[in-house]
Amino acid sequence: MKRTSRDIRTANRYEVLRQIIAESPTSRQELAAATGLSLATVATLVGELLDLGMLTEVGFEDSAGGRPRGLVAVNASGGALIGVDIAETYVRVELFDLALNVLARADEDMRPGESRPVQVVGHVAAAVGSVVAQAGVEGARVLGVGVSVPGQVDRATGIAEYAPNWDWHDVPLLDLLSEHISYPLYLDNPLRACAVAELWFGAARGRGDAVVVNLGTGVGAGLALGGGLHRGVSNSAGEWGHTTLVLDGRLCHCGNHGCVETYVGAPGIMLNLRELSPRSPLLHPEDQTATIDALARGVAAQDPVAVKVVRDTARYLGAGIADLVNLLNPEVVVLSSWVAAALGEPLLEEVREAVARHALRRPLAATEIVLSPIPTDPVCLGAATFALEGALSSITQKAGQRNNRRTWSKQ
Amino acid sequence: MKRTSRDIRTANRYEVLRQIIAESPTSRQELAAATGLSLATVATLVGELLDLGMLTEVGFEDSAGGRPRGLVAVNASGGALIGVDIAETYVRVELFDLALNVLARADEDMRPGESRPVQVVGHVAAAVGSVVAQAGVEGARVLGVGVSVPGQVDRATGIAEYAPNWDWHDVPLLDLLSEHISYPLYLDNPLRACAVAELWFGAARGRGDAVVVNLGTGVGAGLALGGGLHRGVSNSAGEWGHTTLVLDGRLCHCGNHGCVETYVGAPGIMLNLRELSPRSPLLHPEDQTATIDALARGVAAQDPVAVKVVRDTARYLGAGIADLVNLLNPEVVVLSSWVAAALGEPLLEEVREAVARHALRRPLAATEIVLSPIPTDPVCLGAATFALEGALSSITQKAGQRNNRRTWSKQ
DNA sequence: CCCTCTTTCTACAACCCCTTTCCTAACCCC
DNA sequence: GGGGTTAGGAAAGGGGTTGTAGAAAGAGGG
Repeated sequence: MKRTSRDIRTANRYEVLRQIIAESPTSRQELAAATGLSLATVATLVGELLDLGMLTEVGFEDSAGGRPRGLVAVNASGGALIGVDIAETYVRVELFDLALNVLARADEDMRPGESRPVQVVGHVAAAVGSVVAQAGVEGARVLGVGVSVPGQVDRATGIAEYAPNWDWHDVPLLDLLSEHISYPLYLDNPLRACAVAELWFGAARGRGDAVVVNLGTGVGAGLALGGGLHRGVSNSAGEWGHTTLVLDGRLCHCGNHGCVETYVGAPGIMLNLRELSPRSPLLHPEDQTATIDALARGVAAQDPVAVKVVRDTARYLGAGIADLVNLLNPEVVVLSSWVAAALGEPLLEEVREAVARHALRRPLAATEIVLSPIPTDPVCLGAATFALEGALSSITQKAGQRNNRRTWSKQ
Repeated sequence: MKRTSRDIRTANRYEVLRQIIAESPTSRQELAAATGLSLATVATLVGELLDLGMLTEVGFEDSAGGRPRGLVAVNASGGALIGVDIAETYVRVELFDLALNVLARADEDMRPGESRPVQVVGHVAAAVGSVVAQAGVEGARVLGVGVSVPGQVDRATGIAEYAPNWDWHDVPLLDLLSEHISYPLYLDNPLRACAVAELWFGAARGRGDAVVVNLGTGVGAGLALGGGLHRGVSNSAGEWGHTTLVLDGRLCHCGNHGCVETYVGAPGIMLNLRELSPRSPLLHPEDQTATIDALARGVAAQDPVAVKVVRDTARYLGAGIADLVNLLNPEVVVLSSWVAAALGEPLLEEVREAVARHALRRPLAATEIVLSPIPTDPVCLGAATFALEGALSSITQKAGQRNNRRTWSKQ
């Protein structure tokens, strides 16, 4: 709400680092052109990041007559970021270098009984310890740990106010975690993690308004409006999954009828399949992943049942996405999460057609619908991105003496 | 997208003037407390506005021992703003003083045939001339004219890209108008006009995220997110009226089925009534306004049919608004426009209940649903507000010599 | 009536941010 | 090695906000 000139600096820092990560190595000139900032500003920001060890100078561009451009790149080993994805049945932790490559990964399965906060915290602490050990980085290099937990969180206090799967109410998760983990911690939910991942590294990069549609067991939408996340007043914006798609439709676990999630979430898709063909061999009653994968293979093999199920699902999804397009008029809609990844292009095609049938012409013409280009787990990546943002925004203009960069500047 | 320190200044200027208009007269101290700005900043901003003649010093507060606080108030006669509401069947123009009181009004009816751009422009020019003459203000005092036209507009170029009622495509409305009107012109659509009116003078004032639901013949939502309007990439965000509420439901003139508008727009409400009681005396088949008014009177008289129709309508409306609450998690939802004004409290009550049934508990708890507190035509007011914003953002630090304010400062 | 106390408000300096401008550095080519 | 050309650093400048010292303006007591 309250904007200060420092926010401008932070936003520019984000912008520059984003660009460098996307295109590394690159020159200051290119950065200035890409970000629209002046050369001087880019130079100071780059200098700052060089001093912090987040960038390195990696040589010079060939020149055709003038002084060659110095090239900078992310100093991958200049720090590490950890992303934690707490889900209903597992905890996944990934450790990234500064170029956001995965250096180590640890998965911990959680049995249905193990949902008490201390147990979950234990799993997280163990996995975090494991990735740090695996990657062999010194603790000092870990810039922060981003934690994604389902449900509603209060980022300021670090409290998980409500988690739908387990019966969590106002769990002070950050406090509990900080007893085991000494790195800076950042808490948010998977919806926003995916959105921020797209914003930095995915299809929403450089776009003003984007909607990241999350298709998993649950369904939601991350709203990236005006270049930043829209959180809403109590940080619970994006609950698109519980938007009414069919009045008096299928019963949802949230208590309502006809929620989007009941038609296009993984269990909803399974129900679509069962309604169409109750004894289909594609159906693995107890296994969402297997069913979705079977569907994907079925579509590839032109199995008529699979094709029809995907088409039906896309029809629902298209109607829901059309609502988002009409309401928010975004530049891009990104389909993310494992169901979208599994069903891929065939789903995308059908969704595009369905959206085109439902959305108004003008907003539709301005928005593009794409699959997420992020190859790894977007939640871990997004969580790590929160840590990166945190590290970047806590930089405080430390009396700008530029370190001994000059000593080895020419190789 | 690109933020500069000047934007901060402009935003602060808005904030301060908003506060003064809301509470006039007031002191610099109160302003600083209310806006969170430092005293120094408030003082310079107030000084600026005093120099421009938009404020006046109006005396002093009684003090209990110290120097008394100087009081400032809007200088109502320091300028005039004009708001133009172009609708399907009429053009309404209002002239406001700087305290946003209506000084003059002109209505022009347009017959169905008269929808060519030049004809509409003629009506607008005539009405603008009329209000200026009525109010007897000198032309120099008119700070700007805001124009609201239905459909999609491009504010930068001043082109009405598409108006659904008439067959307008890419009409250079601003250029046409500027041939008749020499004041600064600002173009946008009624949805955003209502939203900005609520943001400055209504229920959204001081709120971070608000949704202004417009219930008229057409239906839409103005999105005030993060303290400013969300426009979307092609300035067409807010088309909530064509969001799907009932899959395969009523046919909408947009070509789809089951749009929100077909259930809660005035024609939709008439249909709700007709379906319930085809020969109801409440129904005036050719007159929306009369029917809605009859319904309102019916509810007041506890007519069971009227009550039922309002309840049914509220049920649809509640489901639609619940979607907005879940998706955007706003601080407040404002019901605006003539249908909301006519049905008033009874509708509000039913809507609140219906939303509570559909929305998720957490976002619901954080949002308030209210009727618009704006007593006059919100579209004209909002259009005038665009002109006010325009005037405020074009202020440019003119070598700060403070004028002869001192000469009469103490009465 | 004058002095002191209190509070407001202005002017000014300090600071942060971005940009423009100037100038040196670094390379190619001749 | 010198001229042409481009990169990048340093300084100056403009826009903003804020803290602070001191003038301004009143209340109240002696």
